[in-house]
Amino acid sequence: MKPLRRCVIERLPRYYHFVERLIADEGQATVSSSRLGEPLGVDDTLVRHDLAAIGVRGQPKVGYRCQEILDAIRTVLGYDRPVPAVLIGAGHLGTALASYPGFAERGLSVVGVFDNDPARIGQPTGGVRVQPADALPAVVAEHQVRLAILTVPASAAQAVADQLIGLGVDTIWNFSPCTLAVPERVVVRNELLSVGLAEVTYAIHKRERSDA
Amino acid sequence: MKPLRRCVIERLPRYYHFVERLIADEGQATVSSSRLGEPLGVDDTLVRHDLAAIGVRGQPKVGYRCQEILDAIRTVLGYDRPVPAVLIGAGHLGTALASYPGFAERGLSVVGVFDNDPARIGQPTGGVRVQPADALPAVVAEHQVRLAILTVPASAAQAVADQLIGLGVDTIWNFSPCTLAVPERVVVRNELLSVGLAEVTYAIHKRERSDA
DNA sequence: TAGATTGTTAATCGATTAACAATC
DNA sequence: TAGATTGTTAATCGATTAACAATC
Repeated sequence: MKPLRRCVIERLPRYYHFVERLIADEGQATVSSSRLGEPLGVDDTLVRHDLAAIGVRGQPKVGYRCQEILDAIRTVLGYDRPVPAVLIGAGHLGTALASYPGFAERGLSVVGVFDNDPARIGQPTGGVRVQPADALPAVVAEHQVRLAILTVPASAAQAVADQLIGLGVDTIWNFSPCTLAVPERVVVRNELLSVGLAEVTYAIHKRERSDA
Repeated sequence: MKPLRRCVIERLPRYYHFVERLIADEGQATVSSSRLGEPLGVDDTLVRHDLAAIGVRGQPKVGYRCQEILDAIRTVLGYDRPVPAVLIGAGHLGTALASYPGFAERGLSVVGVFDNDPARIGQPTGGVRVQPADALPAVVAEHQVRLAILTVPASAAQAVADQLIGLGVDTIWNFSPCTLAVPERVVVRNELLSVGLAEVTYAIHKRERSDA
């Protein structure tokens, strides 16, 4: 299968979500492309394109088998091949992420949570205890960790990222409000709250203007 | 000014971020389009298009004035016209959001935090105390709240959304892992962790395959 | 069968990039 | 002046949607 485009990858977890609930709540065994696209606001043709891209085929007049969709997405996104990750920063956000059950269901295994605040060290977070930063190298080496989740203050993010990259981490999921400078081989995904905030507030201001 | 496209709106906060730091860290008064695009990974031409769209003009051979960029983005995104918002769900994620200083700086004013867990009621979170859900209608009415931030469990999200919409809320920033059914006039932005997760794990699996 | 729905190619749309003149 | 950089139109690219034949 050729590599999937980014936009397709972003829709797959949402299809997965919806189909999971369709099975659980309504006991549906099949779903049509239009039904599947509706909650995401996407055209039925686009759904068919996406499903074709991950090798799921439907049946005219019937639709797509729910279980087949789930299995294909699981395989494509690697939900069944756990990826070990370390989480740096055990504040509220880090704790929320470490406790999120969706991670384990989707193949992410948080093997260590780290923080430098003595008050937080030893606290249980999502199944593991918070460790001091100097325990990081051993954990990364032991589990051959490539992925780090960054929930530290912006002021610390670059230094932590540099350390992680030095230890062999090559993928960073960054929740700190800052843009990291990294070598080209390192993949960074930034989750910037201010981006979502911009969208919702712009939407409000725009309607205020048109109301007036 | 004509409405901005969504993709532009998503880049503006990131430009803002970068220019803020440029002033603070390096004391730069001007910045070129190529310099501004680099940390975001966007072409210099695209930066010029974006800045033109928000009415910022540069000077050949010199660049754009940093302060002018900040002012224009502030105005366009409404950072200086505070939007009142309620936050529902005072778990770790809700607490993290309520305490995020970036909200106030960007025109979001959290006027109430709500939760149904008696253990959480009365706790201070980001400057305000957690209130029980039955206090919600009065707060929404008093501040004429249009925006709600949802950090409740997925199982409660739809019911809470319905209640909010009934109270006059027409914009929902949804952090619950579920797709909400809402009337057409209501704007919803979903922040789904599983979308970001899909991207990072797919990136890892893809490189694993090419390594092998 | 008739009708619903898939599968796929072609057309459209929108966003990004290229090209290049204008300008300081 | 020469060179760097903007501003803007045109070209390209990629994603979405339309059209429609295939199929159960």
